Amino acid sequence: MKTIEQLLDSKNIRVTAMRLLIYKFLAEKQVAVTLSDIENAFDKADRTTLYRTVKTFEESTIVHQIDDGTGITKYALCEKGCNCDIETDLHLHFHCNNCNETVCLTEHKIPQIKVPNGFISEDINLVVKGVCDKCSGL
Amino acid sequence: MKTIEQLLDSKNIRVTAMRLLIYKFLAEKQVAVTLSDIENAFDKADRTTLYRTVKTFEESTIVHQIDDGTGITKYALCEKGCNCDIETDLHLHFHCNNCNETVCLTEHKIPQIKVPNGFISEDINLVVKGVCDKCSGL
DNA sequence: TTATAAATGCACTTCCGTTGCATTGTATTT
DNA sequence: AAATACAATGCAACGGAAGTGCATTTATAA
Repeated sequence: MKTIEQLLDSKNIRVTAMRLLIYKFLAEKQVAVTLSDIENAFDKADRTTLYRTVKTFEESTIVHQIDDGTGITKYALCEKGCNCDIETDLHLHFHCNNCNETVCLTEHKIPQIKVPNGFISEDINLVVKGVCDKCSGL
Repeated sequence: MKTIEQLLDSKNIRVTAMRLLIYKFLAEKQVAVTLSDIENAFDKADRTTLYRTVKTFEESTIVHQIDDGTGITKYALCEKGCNCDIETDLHLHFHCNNCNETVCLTEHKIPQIKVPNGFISEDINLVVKGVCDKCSGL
């Protein structure tokens, strides 16, 4: 089990108090969060710092960006089974129209998508919208 | 073959010069357009008018909105084979990372996506990113 | 033709993402 | 340990896009 410090170190990211806090916050969350979510969790910190921290994490594939169609970029930790740096590892995201939360369904791989001749597929973004398990009551 | 006037009439949308122009503009385009694209095409018209016109078209399922991950909302006519009002009719969109254009691949239906128990799927947004046929040269 | 309601245009606001720059903090070298 | 170099942080501001309120114009109906 790696400590957060060791993880950041292995990615050549300087360990700071702020970054540890943000990482822990992301780790606690089970859903993808917006920059505003992080902002609200850390009143003292500046928006820019949070923004740049997340971007740093993103570049080092510690978090991945999610575009769930709400128009607001969300972020989630690349945890167990999510190797964002590997192109073929694509999982889908589920956006709940009720609670407005977006979760990563890492265990659900995206099926092969065929595109017409001449088109080259490099990346796939798949967002399923509906009602999540917590809201459906099923 | 319906005229545009007849189409708008059938959807209970008042026929105006502006709306006819915008419809024709969308019909000519083979790719999804942003509001700015429309804005640039009609210098005289106000952004708000264009915005509201597109929204009106959207509500009446004359155009459909596309979120291709660029962060900017795009719109495209619901033409032949695209029945946006029917939930099951979901086609995929292709976004070219080279020319930045987004096209509707209406003939390519989205495969059945399985979601975990408790989750209810209502809508699916699938965007494939890569290189389009015009840019690939294949 | 007049009354009614919708469409348009203008101004403005809000929100998110992003950048520049000064300042603080961390690490490294002597 | 002090000095240096560089990265991280905080503050301010910008820009683009979406959206709203209100006055005015235009179209439909009585």
